[in-house]
Amino acid sequence: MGIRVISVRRYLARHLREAATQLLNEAGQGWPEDLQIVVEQPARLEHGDYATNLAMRLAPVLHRAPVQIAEALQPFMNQLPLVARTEVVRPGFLNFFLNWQAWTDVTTPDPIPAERVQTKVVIEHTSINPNKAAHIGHLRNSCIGDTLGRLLRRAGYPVEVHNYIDDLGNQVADTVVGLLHVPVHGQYARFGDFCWDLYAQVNQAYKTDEALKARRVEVQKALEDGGNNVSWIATLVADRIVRDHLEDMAQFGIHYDLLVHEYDIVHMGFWAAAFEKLKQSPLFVKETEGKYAGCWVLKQPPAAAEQTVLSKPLEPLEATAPNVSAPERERGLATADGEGARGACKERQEGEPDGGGEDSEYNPDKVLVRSNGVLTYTAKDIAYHLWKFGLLGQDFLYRPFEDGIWTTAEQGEPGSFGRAKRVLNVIDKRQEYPQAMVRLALQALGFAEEASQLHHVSYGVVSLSPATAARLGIDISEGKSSYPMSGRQGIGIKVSDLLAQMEATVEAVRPRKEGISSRQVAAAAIRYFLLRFNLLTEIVFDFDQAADLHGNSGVYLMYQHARAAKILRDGGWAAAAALTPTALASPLSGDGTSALPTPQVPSDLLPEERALLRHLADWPDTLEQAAAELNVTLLTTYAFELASLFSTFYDAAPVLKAPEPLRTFRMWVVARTRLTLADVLNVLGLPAPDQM
RNA sequence: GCGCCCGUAGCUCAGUUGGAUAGAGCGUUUGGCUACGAACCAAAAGGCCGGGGGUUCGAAUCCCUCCGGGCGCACCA
Repeated sequence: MGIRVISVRRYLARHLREAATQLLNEAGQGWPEDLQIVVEQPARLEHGDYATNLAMRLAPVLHRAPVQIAEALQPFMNQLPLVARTEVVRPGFLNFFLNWQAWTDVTTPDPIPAERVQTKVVIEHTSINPNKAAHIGHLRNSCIGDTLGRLLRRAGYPVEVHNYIDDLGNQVADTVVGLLHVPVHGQYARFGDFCWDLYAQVNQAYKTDEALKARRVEVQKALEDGGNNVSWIATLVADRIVRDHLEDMAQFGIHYDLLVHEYDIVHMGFWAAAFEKLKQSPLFVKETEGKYAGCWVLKQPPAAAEQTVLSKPLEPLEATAPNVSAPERERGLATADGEGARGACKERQEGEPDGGGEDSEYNPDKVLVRSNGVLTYTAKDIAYHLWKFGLLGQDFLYRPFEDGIWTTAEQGEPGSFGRAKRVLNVIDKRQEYPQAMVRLALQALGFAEEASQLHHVSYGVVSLSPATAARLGIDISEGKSSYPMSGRQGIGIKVSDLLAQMEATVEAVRPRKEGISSRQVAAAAIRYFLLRFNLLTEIVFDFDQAADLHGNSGVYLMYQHARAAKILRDGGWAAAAALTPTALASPLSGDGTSALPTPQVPSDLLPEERALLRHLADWPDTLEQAAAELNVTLLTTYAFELASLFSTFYDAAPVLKAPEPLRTFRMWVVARTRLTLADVLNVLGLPAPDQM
């Protein structure tokens, strides 16, 4: 019935393995350790729908020419129903041309691996300090996190999304200080906008007002203690601002399952429990001398322990690489007579003379409890992560917050949050070190498996282009290529402002006013823009660039979807236009399928038709790869390519006016494209409008 | 100083488990709507993939080195 999807790459790889195994056996050889089968779509259409370099990889093992090996593989592959023919090309490529009729007839979908369904993934993202309005840097975090959540859910994992509310942090304290002591006048649409200015002014005032700085310390202490006027003000501020943040994010289709409040981590005794556990570890000690005298500190492990963790087998996810590692320390010692880090040099002079292997002039150890007894952020984060993995032996209480979101609470009901098998933390790359320390704490406690399942999803910050910075009134006479945003200086583009500006832009340029609103279009354009870049790429945000709604943009993707939907409606395939992507997603959901007539694939496909079919066929593999690598760019690239190929197809191949059976075939292609595009848009968190 | 990330078209970026002639968008030039939705398509111009070595059948991709950027090296988060 032709609506089911299978992974063609995996299908071909499986059969290639069988064929290659046979060749190896005939030569009296086993499967080489490091040999992986790679099946990919060649860049050029002439090179086939899929191709493999397997013959070239086998050549040194079999001691035969690659072309010969490829030719030996051919008979095996030619028998496959999905393969129309194969070709062997010069260096030793084996190219596959698919039998598209067979592909459209596929009815056996790949099942979701059972083990996956039991792998609960907790994703933490957003986690904005609740003391002022959100800016576009925060929005990038949320878009990435939300997309990863959608991606993993689509791939079959149970996903729970957390937003960590740092309601005891210094930034909240600063906003409270401002509320109490720094007058700000003006009209503001929202509390967060008011606090945006307030926070900047407080930080300005700190520079000259010693009394205010002293007050800051008092407020911080009051928050830590809780149960007083100041701490209640902080609670109210955080709560109000969180609502602003959630309102902002909701406009971009971003949602959460649970808000975790730092206040609750502290006040429900999570740290006390974590502290007891940590004390069992020799890496967690109270320093009696040196720079950290009086502090409880998490020490760097000996090199050996780290090795075992680093050599964890096939983890496709992000490399585990704490930037302060044992090899680095050794290198540091080797050049120890050099300058070294400032404070650390002094430290070393009075360091332990025995060189017990643990002393390090860099002192990469992490303070968890300050000498004054106050916890660091990382300490609370460690407790939180023990809880995330269900390792703490304690749980929060919960109550509904709003719109289906729950929050931790001192008084509430028990819940079933947490207990994750895998944890993803979407946090910008400047925080690699503390993230590595959280993982180290898990290792130190003997939770090696959990440590390996804790992933810091690291991404680059968003800064402002000179033009955009200038528009905000920032002095750009320095001539830098980008200007960082700064909450303390009140420099940045607020999410709500950006959305409003973009909405005005859309309203001004859109040719029709049907279907989704300009605001939705604007939000989608922004979201796509923030997702297009590699995670590690630092985005230099330029308003004019982001506001370009042509070409590779979210608008283009939605437009192609609307265009496909229109053709289906006009062509009498309304049922196909109404199918939801779950028809592709779930092998069990059954049926949408009867809504699509069986196509008769022409023997003389147009290049534009074949290019489109080829790309459609690759969606299941792209999805799997994106999920395995947590690679969002793969999705945006796929989506744009799909939309682009469809547009080319549309231009080259008339659908409604085509004679039968060609018309039915092309309608089927349109239906399938629309469905796949809707699926991708859904994973990307963008609307899939029927008209716009 | 130590470490991590990055350097690809005029601009902004894809492509990096080594593969076939290095791609896209924007910008520039040219052409295409009495319409299956032009928020589109087609074509042209534009590249020693930062420089230099190395590894091999084959390098933007891996290794070494230099140059140039960003970030991190707190009893902040």
